[in-house]
Amino acid sequence: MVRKVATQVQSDKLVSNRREQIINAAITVFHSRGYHVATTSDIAQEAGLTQSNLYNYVKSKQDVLLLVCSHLVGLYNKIIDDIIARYDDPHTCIVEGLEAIIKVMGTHRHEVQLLYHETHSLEKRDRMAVLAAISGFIERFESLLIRYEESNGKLELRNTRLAANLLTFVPAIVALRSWDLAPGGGRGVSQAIIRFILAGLDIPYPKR
Amino acid sequence: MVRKVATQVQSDKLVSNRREQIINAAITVFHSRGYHVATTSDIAQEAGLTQSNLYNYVKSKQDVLLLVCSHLVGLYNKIIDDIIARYDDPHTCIVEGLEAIIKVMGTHRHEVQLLYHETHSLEKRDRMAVLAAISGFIERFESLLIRYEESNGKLELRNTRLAANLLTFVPAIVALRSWDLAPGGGRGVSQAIIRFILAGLDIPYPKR
Amino acid sequence: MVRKVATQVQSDKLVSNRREQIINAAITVFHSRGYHVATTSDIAQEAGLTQSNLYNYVKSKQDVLLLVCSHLVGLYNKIIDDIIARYDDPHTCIVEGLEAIIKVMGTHRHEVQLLYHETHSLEKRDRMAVLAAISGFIERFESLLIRYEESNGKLELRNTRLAANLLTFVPAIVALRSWDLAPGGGRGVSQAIIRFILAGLDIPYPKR
Amino acid sequence: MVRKVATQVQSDKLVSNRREQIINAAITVFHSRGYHVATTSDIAQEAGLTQSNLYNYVKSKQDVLLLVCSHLVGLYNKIIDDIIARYDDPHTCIVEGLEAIIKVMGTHRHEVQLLYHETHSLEKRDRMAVLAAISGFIERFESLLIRYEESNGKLELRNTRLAANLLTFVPAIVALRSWDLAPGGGRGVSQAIIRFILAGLDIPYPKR
DNA sequence: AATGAATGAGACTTCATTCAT
DNA sequence: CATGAATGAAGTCTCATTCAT
Repeated sequence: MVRKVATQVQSDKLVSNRREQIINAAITVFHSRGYHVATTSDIAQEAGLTQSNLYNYVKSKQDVLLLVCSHLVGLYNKIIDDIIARYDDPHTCIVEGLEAIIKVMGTHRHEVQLLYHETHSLEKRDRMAVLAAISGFIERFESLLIRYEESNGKLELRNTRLAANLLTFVPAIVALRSWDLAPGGGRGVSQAIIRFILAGLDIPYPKR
Repeated sequence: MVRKVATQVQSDKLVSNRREQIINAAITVFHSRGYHVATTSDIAQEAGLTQSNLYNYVKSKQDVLLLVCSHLVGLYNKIIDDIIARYDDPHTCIVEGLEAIIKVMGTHRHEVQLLYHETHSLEKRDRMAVLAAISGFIERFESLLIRYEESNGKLELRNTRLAANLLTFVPAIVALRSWDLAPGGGRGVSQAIIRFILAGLDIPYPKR
Repeated sequence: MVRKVATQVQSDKLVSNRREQIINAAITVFHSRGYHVATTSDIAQEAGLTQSNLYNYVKSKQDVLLLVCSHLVGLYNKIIDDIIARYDDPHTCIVEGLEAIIKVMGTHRHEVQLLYHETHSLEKRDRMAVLAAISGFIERFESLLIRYEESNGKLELRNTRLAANLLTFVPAIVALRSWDLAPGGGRGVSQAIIRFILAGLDIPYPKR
Repeated sequence: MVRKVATQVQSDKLVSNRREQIINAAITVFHSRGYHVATTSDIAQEAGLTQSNLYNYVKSKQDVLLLVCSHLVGLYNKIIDDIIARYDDPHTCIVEGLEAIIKVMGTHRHEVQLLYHETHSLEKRDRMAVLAAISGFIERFESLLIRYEESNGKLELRNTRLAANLLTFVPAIVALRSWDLAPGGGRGVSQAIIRFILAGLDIPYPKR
């Protein structure tokens, strides 16, 4: 967890419940108005709290953004961790991971956009921390690529860090170009993107 | 041009000179502080104008952002247009285009980040207009792909719109992941990305 | 007692114990932060209570200030009363009284400063009550002066009220100019001030 | 001048005019409500400005208090400087100085109270600066006492710093005890206080 | 065309105080 | 009695924008 956000409230249960409300509310209002235009009042109202009560769970408006960003990054990391835990074979992990990530990029496209748009509204320390968490996400894929190379020989693209970046960046197209692509993407698009990435990295596409 | 930004000033020459100053100044301050945090005072000062004089060349702060965004999109469109004008062969255009775009994503990464971060700070009408211009950029590549298919047979990836999106989106990795990749990228990275994209689309990589 | 400060609590013993805590705590925090800047939370914390429990012993933040002010004035009145009770001779009372008062102005200079700085933060009614108590203090000295005149003839300074005011005001220099004088004052300063006051009023300085 | 208070406005003339309005307004509202209770809106309104325009002449509410405090201290210093410039004889300066100071303590008693009540609301740096200016005031009297000693022999009270403090502190009784003394004081009171101080220091009272 | 000053609206944050447990 | 959480009201300061010169 990126940084402990301070609170006045003692009950951990209450804090985590309220923060869940707050995060969801903030996602909604930040998506529709943007971080800077959204007011703490908007957030509180959407969360069903008083504006002043909001401040019992958070020290500042920026804390809300940090909460949102680390929540989101956490989600994505969890997805890939679950897959790594489930499958042994790195090739399977990569393919399943891509599929899951692309799916989430479609269903959570607002949140992903948020992350791309507003991370830079965090103050330096917090922004760095969020980027570090994203780095962790990239590294998970890099490890998979390295394990893949161990059994299948070196990749054409020798720079595994770059390969991992491509692997994790390309799926974002679903969220960041949703205005030009069909919004949901559709299964076809998803498969086509996986095929594109694997072909780009010279990794075989699984027959099913 | 996306939308005519109104002005009080008569002399067209003066207007376009001043706006050039303003755009450059705004790029600088929007990059370092972000659109919402930057003040009109900051922009004017950086441009060497008074805050009030700024308003002779622009009706609102948002106008400045619009000016910046359409200026930037215009740049990118010009790059590809120049290449299309220079080469006949669509394959060459695609390869040269990719190379040029990736290069500009590296050298202009701040501006590209700006475009990704702040486009959504525009009001709907203006945002749509900017997206339409970006659409034009994507379409230029789509046309090249279609022309390429005409002489080389259908692509594996049948959805040319999606292919064009991938073609134009992947290079942005240089700007949007510059915090994790080597900042400049370096020639190796650039070539690797081109190779990745072409392989992904099953387009042969030229021997040189 | 200046005004009865209401309480919810039944047990008188508890009330007076807690109020003692509160007064001492308030003196500390009012001195370091000032009445308006100090929060009820600060006071409660310093007193070892919860913020909300504080309100069982006091109806408002102002009540705390009133408690403090009247406590302090009470202290000073008690000092002079004790001396009057101990000595018969008014001249002795005046000299001993001055000595005691000057001493307390040195040791309690923070509290005296508090009284001078924050009395006007009380609402009119309460402020008047505190001033009335201070008036009582002045009157004690005036009575001594009148009794002194009865046996020693009229003072040069005929206006005994003014004389009593000077008698009680000058010692405050120890607290209010402690930033320019040696903080404690030292015995020499104390004696010099007594000598100054007595000479000013044409009252002989006792040989010891 | 204690510290330069920053301003956005360029014209020096305008700045000093507006600040005069602001200082006078602030004296009024700080006297009636106290520094912390008074709002910047109150001050601006009393000064005939918009609240926001106030901030063109001052960076913060505290700046207003600083402006007020240093203005007042400046006034008092000017009074004694004028007298020193007018008379050669230190005895005359002391007597005339006392008279003038006592007079101003009566007519400006609200301002003097302000100085005593609110100086401690300044942040440390500014408070120190104001105290230093008051120190200068005390020193002017100390110099006079030293010059007086040169021609008339040592004072009974050898500590001239303490003597100067008494000389400058006792007159404040007119302002700080105005609630118990006749508000104006009246000529009799003024003369009696001078007589008291001089007798206390063993300096002859001039016959007129 | 340019400038300096003015303005109105609003946002964040803090706190004294209350209430339910 | 005590506590933890909630609330409503304000206040300072900032800024985009306009106006008079």
